[in-house]
Amino acid sequence: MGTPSIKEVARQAGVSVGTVSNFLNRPAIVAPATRQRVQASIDALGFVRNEAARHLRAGKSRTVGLVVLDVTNPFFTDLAEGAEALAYEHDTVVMLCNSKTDPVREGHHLDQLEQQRVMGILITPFDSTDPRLTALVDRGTPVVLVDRTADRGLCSVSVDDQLGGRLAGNHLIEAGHRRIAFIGGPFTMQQVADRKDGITAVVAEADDVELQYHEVDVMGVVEGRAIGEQIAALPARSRPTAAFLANDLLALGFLQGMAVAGLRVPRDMAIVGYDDIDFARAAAVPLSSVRQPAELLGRSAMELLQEEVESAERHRHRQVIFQPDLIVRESSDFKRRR
Amino acid sequence: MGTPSIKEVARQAGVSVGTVSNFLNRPAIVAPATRQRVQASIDALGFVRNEAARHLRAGKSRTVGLVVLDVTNPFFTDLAEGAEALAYEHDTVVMLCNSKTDPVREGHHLDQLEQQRVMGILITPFDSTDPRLTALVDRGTPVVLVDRTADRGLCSVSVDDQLGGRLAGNHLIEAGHRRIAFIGGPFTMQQVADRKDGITAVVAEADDVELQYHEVDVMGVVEGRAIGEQIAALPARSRPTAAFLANDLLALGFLQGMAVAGLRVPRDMAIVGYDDIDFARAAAVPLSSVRQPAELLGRSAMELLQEEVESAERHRHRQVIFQPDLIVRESSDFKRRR
DNA sequence: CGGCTGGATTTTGACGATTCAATTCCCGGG
DNA sequence: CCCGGGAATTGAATCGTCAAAATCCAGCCG
Repeated sequence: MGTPSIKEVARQAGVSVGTVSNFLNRPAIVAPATRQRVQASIDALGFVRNEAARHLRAGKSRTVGLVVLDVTNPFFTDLAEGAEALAYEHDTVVMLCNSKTDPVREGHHLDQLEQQRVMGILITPFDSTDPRLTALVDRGTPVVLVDRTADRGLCSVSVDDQLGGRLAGNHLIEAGHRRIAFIGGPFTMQQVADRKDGITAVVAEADDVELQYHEVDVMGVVEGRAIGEQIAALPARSRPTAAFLANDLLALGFLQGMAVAGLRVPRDMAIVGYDDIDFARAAAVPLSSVRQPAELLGRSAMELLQEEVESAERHRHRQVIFQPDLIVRESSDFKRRR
Repeated sequence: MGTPSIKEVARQAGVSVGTVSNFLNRPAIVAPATRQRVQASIDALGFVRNEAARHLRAGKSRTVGLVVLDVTNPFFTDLAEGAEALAYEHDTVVMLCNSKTDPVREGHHLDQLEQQRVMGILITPFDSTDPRLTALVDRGTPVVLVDRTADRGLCSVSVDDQLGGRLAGNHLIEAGHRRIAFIGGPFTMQQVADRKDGITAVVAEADDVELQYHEVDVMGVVEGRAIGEQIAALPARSRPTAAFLANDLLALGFLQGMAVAGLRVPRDMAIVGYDDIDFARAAAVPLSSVRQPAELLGRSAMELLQEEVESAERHRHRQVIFQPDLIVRESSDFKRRR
């Protein structure tokens, strides 16, 4: 009835279960004739290995949990792509979980993953100081923070977000902008805060530049558009001439808001986004953006995890930090006269 | 060292493993005093249930696989949302897999899910006639097709795509368009083919209307923009005045292409998309779109699966079909004089 | 011809949670 | 004082796979 087990395969083939197990795991030590019989029996019965039993027996799982803040954001799917590629090479499976920037959902996913005794968890946490995370690690599930720098005893893979903010800020200041908006949120998220700090720092170093902050709850297209329309409605005298947005979805929405309000980009409003997702290049006005190596991030995170799992005891936690690049496109390519 | 098992909890609490198991599964039959001791022991040791062992013993899993064509498409994440919501009520977990419209990846995911003996699989298949799928079912894994109508012995949840095509077609014809483009692909995908057939049928019924077909490999923003620019470059005499695109990502890209080429929407080009994702409403020119009840689709699919799993033998496969709605917004709101 | 070697195969417990039949315990009725 | 009976608890068997240890056997050498 149910899927046949190794036992039935053995009976069919007239061998013991041990031989079938050997066939599956160490085919070299099984005599060719036997090998054939076992293979035939497997085919005939449609045998499929039971991962749960393997897992129980082996004491370790072959799946890795990946918890991201927003699956609809291409940045995260690119990241997942990279993680999955490496996982594939190590014959492991990635379980993709979407926390939707909600700590409750995140917690639920972590619980489930722990019950499944996943081999490890890669996560872009809502709050990296969450005691849950360390508790998880204490109980034996390796965790690697992604897109977030770990302070204490954890591995992490991240991008220098402060630098990203500085790059964007410098670029806009050099282009002559004197009133700039920073848009993102929630500001409690470390990534966002760092980008904000970065641009804040360079603005402080420059003379006579004003920086406005606008906080949003969720960084999506819809929110970007709303805040765009809101800013466009300001009188030209007080309206910023440039905006730096903490991710590209937000920036794309913002761009749409400008179009609706009839403001020209980049002449009336320069825009710089973050992540450099594919859509950014394809936007109505190609979007300048701070590029993060999303796929590489995912790949490296998985690498650290594999390393941690394999070397076990003598593993030392590492914090890998990549450098972002500013990609200048049409949306900010306009020299403003002072 | 490793996570403690039920056995250690039992020893700590001075009871047998049976009692701990009872505590976990039927707390009512455990004496209050014992209950407290067990709880204390669990807390002290940080015990976490081992899902693999439960699964092995119970013979059935508590996770469901959901394989979609494109996780970055909000239509599919909304769908996943619906499926997950119902799964949550049934205390099951959803494993989200992205096939990226690639049969090889799809196959790999199916293999993994089968090895995990998932309780069932919800899938938007690349090709619904794939013998893999029926083989899976024969070997005992229930499968529900999503966004695709099953012909043979399978449950499915879908939307009447022909009707969707007709709605879009009628709307454009009534608005006075006489040269219309249908854009989507690959045409071998049933959903796309049905939408195409729908609009083809109403065009055939109307007098004097020309329908052009444009096929794309992948339905994403980038592709939409490319084909938009290509069509915009046609001489006005032969250029279509309206386009119906087989999904909203394509339509959003197409819209961008129009903006780049300087064509006005809807005056020079009316656009109707498909899926009615959130971005559609928020686009620079709010997008008309054929709405599919994505979340409901996911929810219903999960419902059918749960039903199939529970009733087992006496289950009859069902094909649920929803009706799409045309949502008219600015992108097609323009009466063309004959 | 006996002992030995090494390759091929089988046997035998685990792994952790669950279930169910069996056992213990305790109280009240006869 | 004994026994029935219900509540609480126990212990063993089980799920499918794997690896270590044990067994088997053919062939070879002395």
